[in-house]
Amino acid sequence: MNQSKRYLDIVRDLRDMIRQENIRPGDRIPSERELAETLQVGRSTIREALRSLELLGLIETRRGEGTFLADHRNNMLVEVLSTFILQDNQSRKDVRETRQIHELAAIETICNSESISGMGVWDGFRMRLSDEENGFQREDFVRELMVLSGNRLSLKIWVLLHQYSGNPYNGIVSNTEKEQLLSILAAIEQQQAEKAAHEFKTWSNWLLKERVRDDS
Amino acid sequence: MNQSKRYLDIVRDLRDMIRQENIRPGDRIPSERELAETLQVGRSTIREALRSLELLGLIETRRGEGTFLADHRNNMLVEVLSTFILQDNQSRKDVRETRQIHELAAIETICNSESISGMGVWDGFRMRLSDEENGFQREDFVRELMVLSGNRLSLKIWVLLHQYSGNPYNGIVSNTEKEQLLSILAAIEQQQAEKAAHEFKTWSNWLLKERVRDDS
DNA sequence: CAATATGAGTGGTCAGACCACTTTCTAAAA
DNA sequence: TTTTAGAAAGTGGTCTGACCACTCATATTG
Repeated sequence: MNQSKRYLDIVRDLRDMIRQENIRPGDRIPSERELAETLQVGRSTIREALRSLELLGLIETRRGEGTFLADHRNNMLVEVLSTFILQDNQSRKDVRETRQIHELAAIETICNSESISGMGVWDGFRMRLSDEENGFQREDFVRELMVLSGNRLSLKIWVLLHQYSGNPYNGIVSNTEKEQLLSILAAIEQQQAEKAAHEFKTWSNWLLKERVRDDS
Repeated sequence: MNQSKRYLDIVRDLRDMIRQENIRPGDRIPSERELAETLQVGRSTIREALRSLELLGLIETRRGEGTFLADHRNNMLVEVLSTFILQDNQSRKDVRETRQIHELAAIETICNSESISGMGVWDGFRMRLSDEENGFQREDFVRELMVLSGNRLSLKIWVLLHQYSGNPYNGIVSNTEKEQLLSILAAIEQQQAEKAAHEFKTWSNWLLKERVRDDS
């Protein structure tokens, strides 16, 4: 009676099998034909279950080789999130705000962390900032902040939002902007979370206005 | 030539079709046989794409009726994800931290907004807080904060992360906790962003410890 | 020994056939 | 006429068997 959705049972069976057999990320799972045989269902049903799990990023299939447990842990979340976000292409404002939420959170984390400073990361930024040859890439700057925060999930969400908000970080860096960036760096380096956040917000909003002006 | 993965193209085609035809949540999408005909692929391929989208909670299929755009977030996705993978401690931590990022951002937005207060929202919370009959639902409290922030994307991400992190907000509310909640409410009401954020953080971390203690 | 050919195994796709179920229409019964 | 029972059509659910394209290990050949 309740039997509809057999492929969902397969999903569950697969999960149990993976647990019992202690299959680890990167390992190979039985072939489709083999699974169909042992689970006593048609191969197409097996495939429906596998394809679902693949879209979730839980497994990885390679033609001619087999099916494997995915080894990237967080990737699935991003896939899921992106699917949801794709439906909301109207609200650019939400995307921008949410992106900034993650950026500010990263900055706060960095400022409140003892071990992050040093390493000459900030000097590296300063060097690139004054490098007339290659120019300063705002995108790289912010991305490295996200990476430094250590939250991989937040980083991946940020990457997604960044893509959807249409590369807000290109263009040439003027001298006045360099001053802003330097003061952001200084605040972060001195672990002044509030000031860093405030400076970053100012810079970010200023950037936005610049872009709006460019668009018109 | 085809980089394989035809069903992924189907997923994309379906998305485009839904956009162009302006199919809204709850509406019916063409039948599998019809899609197979128009997209010039086998029905099984169509099904693999549909089953994936179903597991994501984006569509809903009813035998004998058809396939429909989902109008409510399916918990199947969460169930599958949470039981499948995500034993990783770092992943758990990232999910929890990222959820808190969104919660704190919502509180800040609310505090800095002029128009949100009033409306007796806060009195409503206080009433429920002292209602011995129905009890106070932490989850509802936080969710309403997310809603009040007005950022729908952030809300969506939060809902996902919240489900994903396994309902951190159940259990009984003690008297000491009620005091914490009241002071959070007061701070928000008085638009003291920093204090509200700080109190919320304290409460959130306290909750976490409680849960850890319960687990052991 | 090295390069090549072969074959087994795997995922990718398709077509056709049933089944179970729902809706709709039709024709018989009231 | 209205009501109702049943047939028909349409839909998702599943299975089977057949190819194809690809990978890899093995055997064959130079």
